[in-house]
Amino acid sequence: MMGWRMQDQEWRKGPWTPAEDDLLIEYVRMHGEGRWSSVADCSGLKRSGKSCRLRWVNYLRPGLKKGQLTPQEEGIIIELHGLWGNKWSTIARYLPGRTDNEIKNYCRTNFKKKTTPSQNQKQQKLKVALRRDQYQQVNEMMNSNVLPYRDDDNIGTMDDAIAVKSERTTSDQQQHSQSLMAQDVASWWDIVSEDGLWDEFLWNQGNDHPNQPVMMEQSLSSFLVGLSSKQYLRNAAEAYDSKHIISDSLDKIAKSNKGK
DNA sequence: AAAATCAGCAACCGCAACAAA
DNA sequence: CTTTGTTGCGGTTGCTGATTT
Repeated sequence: MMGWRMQDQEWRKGPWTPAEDDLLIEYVRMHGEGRWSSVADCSGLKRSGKSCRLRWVNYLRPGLKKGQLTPQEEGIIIELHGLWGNKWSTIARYLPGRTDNEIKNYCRTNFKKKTTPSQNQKQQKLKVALRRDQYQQVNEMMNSNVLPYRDDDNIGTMDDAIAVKSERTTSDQQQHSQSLMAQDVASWWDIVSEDGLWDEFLWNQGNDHPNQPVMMEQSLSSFLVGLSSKQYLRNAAEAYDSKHIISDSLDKIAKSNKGK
């Protein structure tokens, strides 16, 4: 009997006003989190439940950190995105006070290759294709020397990954594979670190991109999870830092100084 | 100085999982 | 067991202010 009212309901959309925020805060104070679909009935807000939930979770919820991500937080995001791919909400659980949306936006603006449908991109794809063989070679060499990562391994954290790996590897093997790893990661790094491929690698880690050039095969990504360790990713994060974040910051500082 | 382009961010959408009826 | 409603997730859009041309 009440159903008809919802059908004609025109939900407000777009940015939230302070008044709307107050109404939502008041609603949560009275009724607690959840039951979002009844917000409109109780509070007079002309917002859909979805919209209300989003606003609360991403902006109004207490304990949210505002402002720029710290270098530590950035490091965690890089590590975990490398491990899990675009699992924003999972990553967000390791960053108290940060939202999945925030992390998603951060990664998108920092890692994702800009898609300019220009010759530039064609060239890029050609490069990737040309190097595929090199990847395969590195791949095969690694896989022949290293115990494979298993899909059913319950690897939740970096430490888990290290534990599983060392559990399965004798110290001889470990030494052997570590020296190999050093060589091959170095050559792999040479390939990837060239213009833009690193960004693309970070972004694609752990995701399915069936239509893209076969840059990151499942085997290589497994290799990274199973074989790589904290140290590797730390190096990667540092390299990333020095390559982008630090230089970006310096650029910004330089630009803001220029204006004075 | 104006127009075009870009970057950052908040919010929207569709989908899927789950729950309630 | 099917239908209907709710919530959460990830991809994407669109607005706004800054930067570039």
